[in-house]
Amino acid sequence: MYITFDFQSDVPLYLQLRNQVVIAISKGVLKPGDHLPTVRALSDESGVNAMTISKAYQLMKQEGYISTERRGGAVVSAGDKEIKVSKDTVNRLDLCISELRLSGMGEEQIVDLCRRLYREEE
Amino acid sequence: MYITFDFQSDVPLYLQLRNQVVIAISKGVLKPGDHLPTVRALSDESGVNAMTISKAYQLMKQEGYISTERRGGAVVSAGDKEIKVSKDTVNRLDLCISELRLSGMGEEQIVDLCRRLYREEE
DNA sequence: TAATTGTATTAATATGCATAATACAAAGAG
DNA sequence: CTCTTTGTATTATGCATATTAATACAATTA
Repeated sequence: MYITFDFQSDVPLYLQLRNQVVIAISKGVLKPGDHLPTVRALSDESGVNAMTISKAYQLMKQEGYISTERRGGAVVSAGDKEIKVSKDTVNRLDLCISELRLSGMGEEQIVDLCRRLYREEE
Repeated sequence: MYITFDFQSDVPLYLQLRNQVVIAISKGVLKPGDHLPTVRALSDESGVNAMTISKAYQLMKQEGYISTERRGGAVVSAGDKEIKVSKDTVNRLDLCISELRLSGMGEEQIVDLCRRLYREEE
């Protein structure tokens, strides 16, 4: 599991981390039971402050993606726990599809792209 | 064309405006040649500062979605001008699909949702 | 017992968003 | 031509959030 940070991005570092983990879990790169890097290890390795890493872990924990235990580190949760579909996610999906459509992509092209993203690639 | 602002949202006001316009164009609510509200009118009506409205207009102009002319106001551009597909859009799409997948939605459910969003509804 | 884990605390800094009050150039209306 | 409307530029200020920093703590495991 490789984490990369873009310090030029307008996306906050803690969200960059959270988003990469979510995608990795969805694509099977991270499986239930897998351990995430420790807060301090990832901080040292990336140069990002430990509290920023911790903030991402707390967010993912609250969202149900991972669980953290004393001394146990952060562990990817089993997929059985139902995670709520936020209306915000659908709104963001709507925006992405609108942008792709206005860029000239047709319905089937977009559907194909979505299928590829769902299955794993890219 | 109704614009609504959520002052509690973490999405900046100028981006809220931009996103709503992009979606409206994609869904045909706004058509090429249509006029957007004037900066001052939308500012007065919504309570959002005029410079914030202007910032959204400048962004949409730069992205190619609208054009602004002196005295002419803001006009929705024709769809012929090719708008670049940013890699950022695909990344955000990837994140949305991953979130939906982890919430329990299957491939076909997601594809159906995407088709509906593409065609207009919601 | 000693070390490692996520986390809490407090403080400081930086960046971006938003507002406010004005002013200007261009272009259409009369 | 004159006046009004349009988007835009300018400058300043306030505010929220992100990030860093330096410690410290509780729980758990080796």
